[in-house]
Amino acid sequence: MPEISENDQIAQRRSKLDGLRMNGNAYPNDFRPLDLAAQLHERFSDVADEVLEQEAVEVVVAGRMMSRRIMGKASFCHIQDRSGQIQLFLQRDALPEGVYNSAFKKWDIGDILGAEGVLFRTRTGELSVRVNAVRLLTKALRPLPEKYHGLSDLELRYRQRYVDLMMNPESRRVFEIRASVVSVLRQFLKDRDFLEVETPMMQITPGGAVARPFVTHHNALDMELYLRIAPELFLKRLVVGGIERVFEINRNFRNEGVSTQHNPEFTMLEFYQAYADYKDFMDLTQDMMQELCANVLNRSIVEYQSETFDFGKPFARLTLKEAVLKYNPLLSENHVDDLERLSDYARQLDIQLMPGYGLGKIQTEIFERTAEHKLRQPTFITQYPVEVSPLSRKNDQDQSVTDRFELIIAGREIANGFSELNDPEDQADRFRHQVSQREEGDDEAMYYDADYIRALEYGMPPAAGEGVGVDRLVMLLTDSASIRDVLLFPHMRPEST
RNA sequence: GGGCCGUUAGCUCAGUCGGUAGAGCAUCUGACUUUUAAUCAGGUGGUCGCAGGUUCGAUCCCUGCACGGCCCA
Repeated sequence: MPEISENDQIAQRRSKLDGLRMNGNAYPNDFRPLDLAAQLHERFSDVADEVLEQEAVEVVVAGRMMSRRIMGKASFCHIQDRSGQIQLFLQRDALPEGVYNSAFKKWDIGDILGAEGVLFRTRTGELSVRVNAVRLLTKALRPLPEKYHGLSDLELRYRQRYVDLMMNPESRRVFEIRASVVSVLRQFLKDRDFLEVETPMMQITPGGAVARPFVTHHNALDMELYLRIAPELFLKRLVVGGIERVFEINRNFRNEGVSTQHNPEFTMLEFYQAYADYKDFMDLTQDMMQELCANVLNRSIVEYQSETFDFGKPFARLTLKEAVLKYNPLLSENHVDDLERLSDYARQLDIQLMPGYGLGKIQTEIFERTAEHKLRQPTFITQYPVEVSPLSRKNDQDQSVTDRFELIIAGREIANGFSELNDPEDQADRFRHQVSQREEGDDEAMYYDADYIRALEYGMPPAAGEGVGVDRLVMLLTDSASIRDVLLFPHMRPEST
């Protein structure tokens, strides 16, 4: 990558750095702060001024200087540590000879300082540190964005997340919530005796989802490898192996477009439980969502992009066909099961029908086009057609649909679960059908995974499985409009310099 | 992939109906020992995204490209 151009402000700071280098180590690492800004505010905000004076609480803090007000022989500045900000008050005559004029006043906003002093409250009532010793710990060569508007350019916030995190506490908050979402999910499953595992991200046969994979090459073995599109087939091999309850939270990679809903790499939770079916998992999913809300937000109402979602009430449930009928009043029940008539209807909706499309695929296309985005409150859609569910168990009453559900919130798929197909011969047939789809040009269709079939032939206990899109969940819980807002380093095209 | 919009100082933004560009913050110099978007006085800072075209002259008009945003597929 080429070097990034510099301006006069950087040049000035660089020459200050030269001066620091001549006076010793410019990047020391021997300062150990003992106090955090937020803890000081928490402990002392209610302490009366006189008590504060009397107790003379000594503190040692460190952080990045975010703002500074110099008033002759005294100055105020705010430093920011991982917990928040605290104000420092520095007086020339309270510091060792020369520190104020020859050091502090030459430092810049953005520099990282360590300071010692005594807590007090200013005339305007702000808890502050009266500093009696201060050091520069790290020189910042680049100036910080403007103090009032901060960094608001979305492109810069994504590309230079480090600056975004310094300047926008709400951005940091999103990633704190993200961490707690992952941790609550993990604990929820551990509490129910699920074992956390890691399965291959580099796979010889990509499988477990309908998507295009990324291809890479192993030099020593001289072979193509695929980045995984899902861990599903490996997790079910583990169920065969006797890990009756298993889960993984990790990255998947799909070679698709980039949008506010899609990033090439994203995080999925997948979990599998033997002796359970998709109905058990709908109940479990509802509990999981409610526990997430309660633990992460401390309430059951989620505000998302000016909409309000109630996670406290039982989630609605309807079949895919019911949803199609509900949102397409022109369709009657016989209509929906009539390939000819439904194809005509789909064409009216501008849906491009490919040669291999059967009734189930067309129903699903119509659902996605007309119904999905209208489902706002948490809703389970069930009974997906076999045709679009190559890994799901067929329904006992209706062999054309599967025991599968998707959880839709705010018009978006959040989770996808089903009773697992554990009949190896049925699975082999489904793989063969996928392969023929692939031969007809569907490059998202699955490959035949012979080892997976062999695993099923040893016998997989009846089981349910589910995948949860962690990024989308975090978007919901942090009121983020774009997936990029919940990824620390979202995929971006290279900067043109 | 298509449509619309954007790209001007480190940051946030004006602006030029075509005549070599401005503000606030930041920065530099000076004043100021309880400020907090500190204040006051003065100064520095620009390949106006990139490349072509039209023109006496383009940051502005036209074309292409790059990157980004929003909407649609």
